[in-house]
Amino acid sequence: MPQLDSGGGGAGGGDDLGAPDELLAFQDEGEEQDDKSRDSAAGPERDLAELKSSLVNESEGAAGDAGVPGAGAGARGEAEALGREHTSQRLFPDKLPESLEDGLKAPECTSGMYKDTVYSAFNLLMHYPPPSGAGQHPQPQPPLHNKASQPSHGVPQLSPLYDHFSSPHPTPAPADISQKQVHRPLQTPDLSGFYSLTSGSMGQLPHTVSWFTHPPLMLGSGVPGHPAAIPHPAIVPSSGKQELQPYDRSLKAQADSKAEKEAKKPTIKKPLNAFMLYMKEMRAKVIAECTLKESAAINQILGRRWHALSREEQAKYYELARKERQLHMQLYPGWSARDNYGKKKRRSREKHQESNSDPGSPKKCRARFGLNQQTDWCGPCRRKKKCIRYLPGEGRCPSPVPSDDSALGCPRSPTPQDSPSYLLLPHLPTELLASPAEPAPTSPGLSATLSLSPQSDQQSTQVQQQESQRQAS
DNA sequence: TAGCCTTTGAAGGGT
DNA sequence: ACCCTTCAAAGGCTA
Repeated sequence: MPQLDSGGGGAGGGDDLGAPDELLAFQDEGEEQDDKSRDSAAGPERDLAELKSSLVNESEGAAGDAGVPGAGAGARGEAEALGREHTSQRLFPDKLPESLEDGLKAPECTSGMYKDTVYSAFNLLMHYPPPSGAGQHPQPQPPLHNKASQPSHGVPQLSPLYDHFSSPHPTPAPADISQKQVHRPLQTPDLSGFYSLTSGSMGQLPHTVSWFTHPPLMLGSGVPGHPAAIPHPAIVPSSGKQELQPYDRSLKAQADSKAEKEAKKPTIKKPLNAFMLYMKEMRAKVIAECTLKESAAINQILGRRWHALSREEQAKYYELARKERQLHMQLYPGWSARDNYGKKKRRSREKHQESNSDPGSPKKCRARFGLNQQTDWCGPCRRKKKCIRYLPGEGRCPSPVPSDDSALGCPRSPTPQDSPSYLLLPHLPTELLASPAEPAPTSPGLSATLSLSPQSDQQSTQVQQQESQRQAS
């Protein structure tokens, strides 16, 4: 994997370890269980630590070989590095191993993650044999699985495109996309073989899969009319809709004025973060379960369930999101999320001002309760960022909470009383908003029992009772 | 038809 | 270092 953010100054430094918040969450929760189950050597924390460690090693190992794009390491060197990684991490077995079938059949070990979701689709796609030549469209073959690439701890294996970047058969880099990018040192592997997939099957793939499997804009070797010249799903016309971007249209744009070029410049979307990936995967399930269609309501439910996920399950999405970010950085080295600023209309000025005067900001909360501005957490939610326990309109901050994590319920299982968002959507039934899982797990095993499936009425009642007790205390 | 709603996370600018 | 803002997806709703 080419190093994207090494000391060379690439954007997103430290990405291999996840975002600060991500780390923060893990550290926080790790502390919770450290006190309670420090003796338990085989807890989720350990798994997570191994996961993170493996991620670091994985990225660092690749970094050492690949170097920073445009910082000395040539494309060939990168390809070699990628090839080495490819060799070490992935092969193309000749037949479908049992593990794949097992993985597709065993829900308990996938929690639905690999089964009919992003990851399974990744697997299905990535295990197609690599194309034998540019523009060639091999016949679809049974998905292949590589046991060696399947981490023992259930960590999602490398994404298909991520793997493809490890392909020893790189093709010329994609044509310039953002138009402001001057060079593109990174070589992108030929993905044209994936176009053997039917449009129908592609259409069923989640966003991640589809944009992982879609080559970037003009990836088809820059050949006009190349069958693989399908735009990256992260690239959408400035209109906002994801449409095909014909190559000749791009050529024509070169002749246009700068202003017109700017207007027609496709929008490269942000890579999805872990929660977005989770939402994308689970939205349909929630809609089916709750017969809801309103996205705002669904997102509330998904937000609760996200917090109810075990760290292991969340880690899968974090890992997937990390891969997305890395891939995005490789595809669009000069892109910045800032590029899309202003393309969505800004919120109303009033809301902006209300936000600025929000007395629930961590700094203000800490000041109010005499907490240490540097080390103390803000309120029960223990977030260093925005204080989510602040109740709009009531002008009150949350009560300071002792360092004892047992007193914490937020945000894992917030209640209607402490959830501002709930106040905004009071019509949502509590059982839909309530996390399927329970308060901060007291043992590693408990967290492993967290499920995405809707809890029974009895479970829901128990959760509510527990939360009531917690509030009373 | 554009924007809002709602969620979490990432990123970058500002302090 | 921390805070704030914006955007990413989704689809119903509203002006």
